[in-house]
Order: sequence, then structure tokens, then C-alpha cells
Amino acid sequence: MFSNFNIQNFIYNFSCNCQKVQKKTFSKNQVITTYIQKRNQLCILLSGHADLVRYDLNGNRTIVEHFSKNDLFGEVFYKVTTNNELLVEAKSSCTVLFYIYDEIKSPCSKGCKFHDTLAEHLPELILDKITELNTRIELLTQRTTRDKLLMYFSLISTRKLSKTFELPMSLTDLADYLSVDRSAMMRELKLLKEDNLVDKIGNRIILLYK
Amino acid sequence: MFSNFNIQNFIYNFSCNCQKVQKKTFSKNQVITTYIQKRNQLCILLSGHADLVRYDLNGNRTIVEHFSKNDLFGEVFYKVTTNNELLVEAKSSCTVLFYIYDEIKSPCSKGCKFHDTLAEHLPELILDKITELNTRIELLTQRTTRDKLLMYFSLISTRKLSKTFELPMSLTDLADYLSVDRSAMMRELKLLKEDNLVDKIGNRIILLYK
DNA sequence: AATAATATGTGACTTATGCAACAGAAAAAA
DNA sequence: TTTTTTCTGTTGCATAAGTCACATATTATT
Repeated sequence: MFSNFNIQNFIYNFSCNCQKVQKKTFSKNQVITTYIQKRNQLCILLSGHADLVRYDLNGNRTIVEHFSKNDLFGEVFYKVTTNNELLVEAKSSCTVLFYIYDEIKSPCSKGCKFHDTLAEHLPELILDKITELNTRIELLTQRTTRDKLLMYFSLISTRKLSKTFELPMSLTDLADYLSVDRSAMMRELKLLKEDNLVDKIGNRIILLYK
Repeated sequence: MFSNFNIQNFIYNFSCNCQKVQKKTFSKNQVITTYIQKRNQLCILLSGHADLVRYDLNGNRTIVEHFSKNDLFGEVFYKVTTNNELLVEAKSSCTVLFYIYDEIKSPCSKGCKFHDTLAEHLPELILDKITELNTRIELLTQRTTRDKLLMYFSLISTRKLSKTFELPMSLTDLADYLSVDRSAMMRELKLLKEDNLVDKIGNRIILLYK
């Protein structure tokens, strides 16, 4: 995912003098963080699964992003502009590395290698984030639930290098991720099966088209 | 829009030795650029209006982004991942500054001030882009056409600091931007008028709610 | 192991949205 | 100016998608 920069090596070899790095663990359904204005928090998901979730005034829940191991999140990647609540929820037990910035690009005054390396590689990391966001926009601009499902499956299939895969989230969550009604999505999945485009055993998907 | 960095001063005072900057003009409906893989092009719209447009296999057109004066675009902000065609179309006469990078973060070997300043401020510029993308995602995750319209109007209203404003694009384009059918959108606009939430005289919108 | 909680799967019904088609207004081109 | 093109506004109809409600399966919790 990350262009040239190996985030994994980086995370496991970091050293920090500035006391601004914290590692915390969370259990399922706990709120990992809420996004607020003017805070520059950067988080790395070391293990587990988590979602960036928004609740709107109508009670609709939207999964804005879905995070897996080594994914980065935090206000650094999401300047808060509207007043809808944004929070990151643990979908399973999670370990998270928290990092608070004063200034994004300036080097750390304490000579902290972690901070400096991160600042150096931030442009690449942000560009990767942009790619994800653009993909998400492409997904959301699909006009029908069917097209959203097919595109989503195609993305996962490409990522997993296989036409058969387990969904990385529950079907309930997938509906909130695609921004469609769950039961309507289930109906469409049934139609996709009937049309022999997709097979489905529980949460395992098998793409049948070439 | 741009955090600390004044893009306007920057553009009008640039100097460049590396011959990689070009200024071009376009007339309405001309294709300014197409997005392709592995090219690092950065463009600045000096005047006019333009759209980043995607055409899918079903013939649907989606306006991915709408650009006005001083907006930045190009592959730097959009790594091409899918094989859908992406192009920037002039909506009126446009002047565009083109810039080709070899490496995004490295300083210019020719000591080109333009290049260096841009590289220095790229993180901020990209973060601003992220904000736009996130706003766009929030717009697209609105479940109904009504909610999309209301949120879009609210965004423009905030930007223009007025409850009355001219739409920055045609209604036909707005439908492609919100990813909904044009006639269905027109119908919803009529319903918004009937419900006294919005008034509309041609392409001028007046928000009536507090 | 028993209970509770959450997720999946489905159907009947309503509503929102897309589609096609057209007329008039506005804008662009000749 | 006149002509052509594009945009706006509207309708009838078909269909996709949301709502509600419930049964069953699966997964946590006690």
C-alpha cells in the first residue's frame, strides 16, 4: 500500500524521546478516538479492526473508512469541517499507537527519530490516503446498489488476489459502508446470485464473472 | 482555503529555471488533461472553471470535482487506480499552469524556486485536498437526493457567507456531481420549494430555513 | 451450558428515484 | 439577426430502494 516507505519496519523500530507517543489497547465496541477540530492526532492501528463512523441527525450511521492492521488515521488525515460526530470504533480488540503533533512538517525539537521519520514520509502517506479516498468516492458515485456491490467486490478481489474471499466486515457494516439500506442490499445480493454473477456462502464471496 | 500558504502570491511571483512549467489557455469544452498512471502532473487553474469528469461503462458521467480559480489538480492529487477514463474539461475559457514532477519531495536540481516552494508546501496543499475529498464523501453518503441537495446548498452558503447564491455550476452538472438523475433532482427541488425550505429563481438559490 | 445479544436472511408494502420524452427558455454560434 | 445547441422544467411510468417486521443463525456473555 505504501509507495516506497515500509511502515511496518518503521513502527517496530521506532524510538521516541518526546513523550508524545502512546500505545493503548481497546476491546470490541470501545471508542478509540473522536475527531475534533484543531487537534493533530495521528494513529496507527497495530492490530485489530476499527471503523471511522459518522452518525447524522437522522440516526443514519455511515462507515467512512474501515481500518485494518497498519492503517493510519486521525485528524491529520481528516480536517473536521462539519459538526457531525466522527468517531473511531473498535470492531475487535485493537492495539493503537497515538501520536500528537504540534506542527506537521517541522522536525521534532527533541531529536525524536519516530517523529522525524514520520514527518519525512508524510507526503507519501497522505498521497496513499488520497488514493483511498478517491476510490471511496468512485464507489459511492456508483448509481445502483448492484454496481456498488460489484465494484466493492472487485476491489477486495484485487487486493486479495483471489476471486474468492471472506468479507472484511459484516454485511450490516457493509451496508453502512456503501451507504445503502441493509435489507435492500441483502435483496440485491440474492439477485446477484440468481443472475450467476456472484456466489455467496455466508460472508464468503465468490466472483463468477470472468 | 489554504492553511498558511498564500497560493495566489506564490503563483504570480514564481520563477523557474527547469523548463517544466507551461502556461496554456483552453476554450470551453476542451479537454485540459487526462489522468494517466505514473505521471506526476500538477496543474493550477489560473482562471475559468473546469471539471474533473469520469465516464463509466454505462455511459454515466460523474463530476468528480469542480475547479475554480486557484484550484489545484492533477495526478499528484489523484493516483489512478481503476481503468475508468478521467479527464479535466474546461467549462469556460481557462488558463492553466502545468507542472511536471520527477520526484515530489526532492528539491529541484536546477534551483528552481517555483519547484522548491511547491515541494515545501505540498503537505499543506494535499491536506487541503483531503478536506475537500472528505467533504465530498460526506455529501455522497447522504441517503436521499433531498439531503444531498440540502447539504450541498449548505456548503455553498457557508463558503459564500450568504443564504442567497448563484449555483457555481449548471443544474445538469449538479446532478452529475451529486450522482443523481437530473429530472429526479429537478423534482426534488420543486418539492423543497413547496415545503418552503428553499426558494429558487433559475439558478439562484435562497435558503429559507434558519 | 444457558442466556443474551447481534447478525443474517426474507417477505409485504411504500416511497424515492431513474428513465424517456418533450416543450419552452436561455445561451452560443452562424 | 437568425439558427442551432444546450439547459431548464415537467410529466407518466417502471423499477430500484427504503421501511418494517419477523424468523433463524451465529456469536458473545454469564
